[in-house]
Amino acid sequence: MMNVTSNGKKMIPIQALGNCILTQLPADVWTHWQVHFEELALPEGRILCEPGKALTHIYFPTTAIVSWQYLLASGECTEIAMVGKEGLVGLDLLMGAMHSHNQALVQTAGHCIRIKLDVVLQSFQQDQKVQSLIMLYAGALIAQMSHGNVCRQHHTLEQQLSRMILMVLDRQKELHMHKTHEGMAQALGVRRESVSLAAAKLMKKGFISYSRGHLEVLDRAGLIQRSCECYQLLQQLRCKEFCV
Amino acid sequence: MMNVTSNGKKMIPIQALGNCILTQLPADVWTHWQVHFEELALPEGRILCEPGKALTHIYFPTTAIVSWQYLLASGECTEIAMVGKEGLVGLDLLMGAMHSHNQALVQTAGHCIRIKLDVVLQSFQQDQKVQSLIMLYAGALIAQMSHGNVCRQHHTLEQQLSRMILMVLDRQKELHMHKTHEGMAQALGVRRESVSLAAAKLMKKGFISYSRGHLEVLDRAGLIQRSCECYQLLQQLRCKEFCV
DNA sequence: CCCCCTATGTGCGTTGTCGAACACAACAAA
DNA sequence: TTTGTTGTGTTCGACAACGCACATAGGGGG
Repeated sequence: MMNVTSNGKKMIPIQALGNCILTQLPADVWTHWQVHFEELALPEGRILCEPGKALTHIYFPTTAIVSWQYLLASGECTEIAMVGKEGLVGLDLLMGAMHSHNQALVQTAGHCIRIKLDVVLQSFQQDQKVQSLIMLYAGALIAQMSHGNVCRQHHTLEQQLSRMILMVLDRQKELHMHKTHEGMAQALGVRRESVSLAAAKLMKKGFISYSRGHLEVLDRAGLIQRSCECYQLLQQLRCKEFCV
Repeated sequence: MMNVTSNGKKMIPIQALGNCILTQLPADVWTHWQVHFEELALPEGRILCEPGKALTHIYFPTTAIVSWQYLLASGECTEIAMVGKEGLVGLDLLMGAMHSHNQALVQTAGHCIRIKLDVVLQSFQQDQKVQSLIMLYAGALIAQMSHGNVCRQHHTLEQQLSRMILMVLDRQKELHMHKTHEGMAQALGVRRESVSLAAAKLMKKGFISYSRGHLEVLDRAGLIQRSCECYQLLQQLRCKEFCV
């Protein structure tokens, strides 16, 4: 539909993108933004944004998955939200913050489209549809964070781990992922040993297989059943409102 | 400035309100909204919004403090955010959600102004200044929720309790509050006994005095020092961006 | 005054995570 | 092959919060 080449500038077909916000843009905004698209490969571990600094671009993950995490003074760390193709990185700047308090870290390598902040900001302030798209996402992000709160407090680490794995799965095509216990522990804000223990339980139940950073999901339905109410609520919300 | 009476309708002076969002409204929006103002007394324990239902009004607390909390299927409960004069209740609806997933419960009795949802929604969608005001608040709410996550995970109950008391203090004039251990436990999502224990520690240190639901802060500075980095960060943010 | 209800303090065994130490296995480079 | 690094499993004592039971204490109404 949109994949015509014009003025020698390579155009990206709307379907090929995969980012749910971009694909839902009104046609005029799409053409306006498309000129500013920069497709970027994000390696695992890349830091998009450091606390105290401001992004110059808004990032729209297509296949990459980004973790939004807070770093404590003591060096500890907690994942606050996970952003994949359903969202964008840099929401706080759109909301009017001068800089971010958190760190945006690439959790799973992949691609994204980035666009200069002022381009997005201008459309966001002027276009009703863009506004409501992004606002809807902000609402979903708030829901995700709420459930993060609830989950941390009332659910076991095994459930939290299940939830996290499922959330990664929802944001990619593959059933496997590269993630060490150490990495997961950091995201969940717990010790590596605790994750090893929880992962061992999931393995014993046959939901996942695991070896040296290579995690494979064997029984997604089982994982869902083992995880807490939080995942299903978030999943419902995400599907209903974003992924068309 | 605005406290002139016109057409026999009682006007509320802008200074008397106290709600930070309302007081920062542009003059034309203010006059537009003012006709729709309903001043409301909120008794402690009143539920403004039940999960699954939608508010018909947006609530702007002036002296009341409202807790936004999630109820689990098991009956447990966790406070996700605290809303006082710096904010509003019903943000999720402004963001485009059809209904709320959480409960809004009056934590401290007081007053608020409420305005019909569609009035606010219309201004929000059309007026740039209203938009950025509310968005800024949304950003602060997100920050509050992030820190909720972090705090729950890495800080002791004593620190969390200190933070909570300080946050209530920031949203009212008095140094005392009516709150039982049971009530605080519910907000923090822990057992009553754990709160009793933590409160006893704070009492022993002379930061607060406590007796049968009547809590008095004796040493605010001490509390701040005893609480975690979370409070100070949130406090900075709130002051810098909202309370003029 | 007594009684009842609400709010708080205390004790006990249990669970989950922490913190630290250590052994082992897989893999890569020399 | 040897060696070093990285990732995982396991153990132990410590501690915080849980769940439950029960004791106590203030305060209002009869």
